[in-house]
Amino acid sequence: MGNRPKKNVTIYDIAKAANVSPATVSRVLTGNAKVSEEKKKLIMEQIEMYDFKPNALARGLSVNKSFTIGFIVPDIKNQYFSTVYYEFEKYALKNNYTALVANSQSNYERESQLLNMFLEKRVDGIVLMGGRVDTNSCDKKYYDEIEQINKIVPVVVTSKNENIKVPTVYLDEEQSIYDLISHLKSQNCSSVGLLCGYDNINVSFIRRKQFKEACKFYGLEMREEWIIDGDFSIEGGIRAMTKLSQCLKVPDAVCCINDMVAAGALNYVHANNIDVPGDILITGIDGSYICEAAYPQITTIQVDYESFARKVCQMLIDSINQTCINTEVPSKTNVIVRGSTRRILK
Amino acid sequence: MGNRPKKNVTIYDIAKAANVSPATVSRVLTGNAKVSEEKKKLIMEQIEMYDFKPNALARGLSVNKSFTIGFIVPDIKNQYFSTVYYEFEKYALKNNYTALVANSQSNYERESQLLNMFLEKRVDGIVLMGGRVDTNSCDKKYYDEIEQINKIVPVVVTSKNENIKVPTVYLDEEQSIYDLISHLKSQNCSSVGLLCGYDNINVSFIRRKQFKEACKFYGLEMREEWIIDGDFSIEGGIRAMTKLSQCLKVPDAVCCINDMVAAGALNYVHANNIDVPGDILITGIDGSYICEAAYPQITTIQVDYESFARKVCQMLIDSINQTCINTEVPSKTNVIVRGSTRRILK
DNA sequence: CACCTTTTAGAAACCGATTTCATCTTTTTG
DNA sequence: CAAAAAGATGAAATCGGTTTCTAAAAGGTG
Repeated sequence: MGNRPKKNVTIYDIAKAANVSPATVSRVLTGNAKVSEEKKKLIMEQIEMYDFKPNALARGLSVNKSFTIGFIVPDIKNQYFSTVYYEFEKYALKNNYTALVANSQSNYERESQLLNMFLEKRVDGIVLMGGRVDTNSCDKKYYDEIEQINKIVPVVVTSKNENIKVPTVYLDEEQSIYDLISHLKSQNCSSVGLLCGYDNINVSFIRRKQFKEACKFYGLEMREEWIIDGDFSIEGGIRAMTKLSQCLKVPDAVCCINDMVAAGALNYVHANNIDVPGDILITGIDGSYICEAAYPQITTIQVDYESFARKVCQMLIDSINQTCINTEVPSKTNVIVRGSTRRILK
Repeated sequence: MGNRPKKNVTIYDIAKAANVSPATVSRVLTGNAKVSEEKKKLIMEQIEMYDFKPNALARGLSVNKSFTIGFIVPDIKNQYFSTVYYEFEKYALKNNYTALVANSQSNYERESQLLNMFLEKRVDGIVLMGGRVDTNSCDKKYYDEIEQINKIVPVVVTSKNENIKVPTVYLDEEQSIYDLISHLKSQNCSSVGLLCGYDNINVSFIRRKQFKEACKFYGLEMREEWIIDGDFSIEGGIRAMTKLSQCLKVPDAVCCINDMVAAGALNYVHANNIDVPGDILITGIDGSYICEAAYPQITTIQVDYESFARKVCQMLIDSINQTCINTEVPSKTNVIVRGSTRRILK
């Protein structure tokens, strides 16, 4: 404790020890130029001997590249974001990138602060999930900031937002939502409520629209009063379900904006002795552990995290390497049917 | 797209524009030396004008400090780890640190690879959760590596492991485990099974020992055959519970090594029409969302994530600043009683 | 064997900050 | 009012890599 070596081994030390110039050591390190086998062997030996680790700060300064990506999520505790990051990191590491992860807590000022830190740290690219990206009602300056930053360093956002013109990878759940409604119909369901996030959150807005259309398409009733705003938490699900249950007529299925809300709805249902799936069907979106932990297990729209995250990473790397072609890539989902909507034995 | 400016604004540009030397600009940036108000104002204006962001790579190279922390977890999808990181990051940011997050997938070679990347990136400190830190049966070279790295850059690990002599912050659940068993007894429970992780995982080993002692203390039966190995997943919980149910006599309470396993146990129980808490009591550990999503909700040992993560961060920063005093700090937990063990109305 | 090409490797400049050292001014003090 | 102390600032070295430029050595060709 308290007596770590102050001096690191440098390329100069290795050069001296191997009796060559620093340039030659560098050539061995980068592999960017030919070095005779003889000297290469000598150098490698010394690198081994000294357990030399090239200083990435110096390298980064020199080549103007940090092999670091900034990754902003609203809240890494939310399994949706942690899973995307998990898969993203796998793919990024294969391409030699490490990621700085930061939680914006959906706070725009904090997001700005984090983006600035990332710029100072000279990240090679930035992934921005949630926060202002996911909102269509925040001050225009916040959208501008992202476009401005994208002019300096590649940015990829993960939500479709017409206000922000930067490369985007987004979840396309339309087909799944139709499939889900169709499935509910097959379970003798005739009316559907929606426990939704706020209207100004893009993902809520889009899903709400698609749910409405799907219900119309399959002829299921969906009243406006059954569409309840809320947040994305278990608590929010309980509150929303409480509100829904105060309607004169109650729908016989409830689609939730994510799995947490669905879990909250189930909480309410259990507390009030309502039978699922007997009295009411409940569905979530995301495909998180919660679905399997709940009882009955929750029917959900499963995100293909591996594929989604890979697309994000690939788009960012392409953008870094200036080989980016598409700027808006969808990622598909699929329905997983579980106990919360399984009424009819097949 | 494809035409980002190649040249960044540097301290030299600012110096030229403000008609001062780069040294003076630097003095303004760092605040390490007096600069006349007049020049300071001029410089600030130019910094504003150019939207100048100092290059952290250059600064890091110069002062030999990156203000970056490496954070290794086995799996950020696991809510225990993501919550610790979430709280850690809050605290780290206040101290101007950003964190590189990486998933080791509990793979030692990958862990080594990540540690090496961190060393190359000249992180100021490393937090190591899980993986080899949590295992007491892996090759000695893996423990040595951590001690070796701790000689180069401060490391904090989050699991008590006698094989590794580096600063440690760990969960001290002993009191909570006694409280939990006492609570079970109060619910007319007389025998306890344990769905545990493998014996070579420290956290399993310690908890198992403490559960045994607590049961002995309170006079609850705990047979060896009721202690079932497994992993830390829902699937693992189902498997373990299946195995437990094959015993001739079955305990009337089951304590699980974490909430996920408890959720798995509940899964089994539901599938087999066993009543919780009527026929059997089930408990978890961690205090994750899962507890509230499950039905009945799971009684658990709640980790105080904020306090735990703060201790980790503080210890690391102290270690970086050479002001580290303690090298082994416990963090308390407490029991939260929910439906899965509430038999008796109070 | 002389001439040209290719290969290999070192010297030195560069990336963009910080910091030491020296210089010049200004202020304090005896 | 001169000498000493304090304050502000610039020049230049430094951190540790990469890369360009150049020169020497090796190899190929007529």
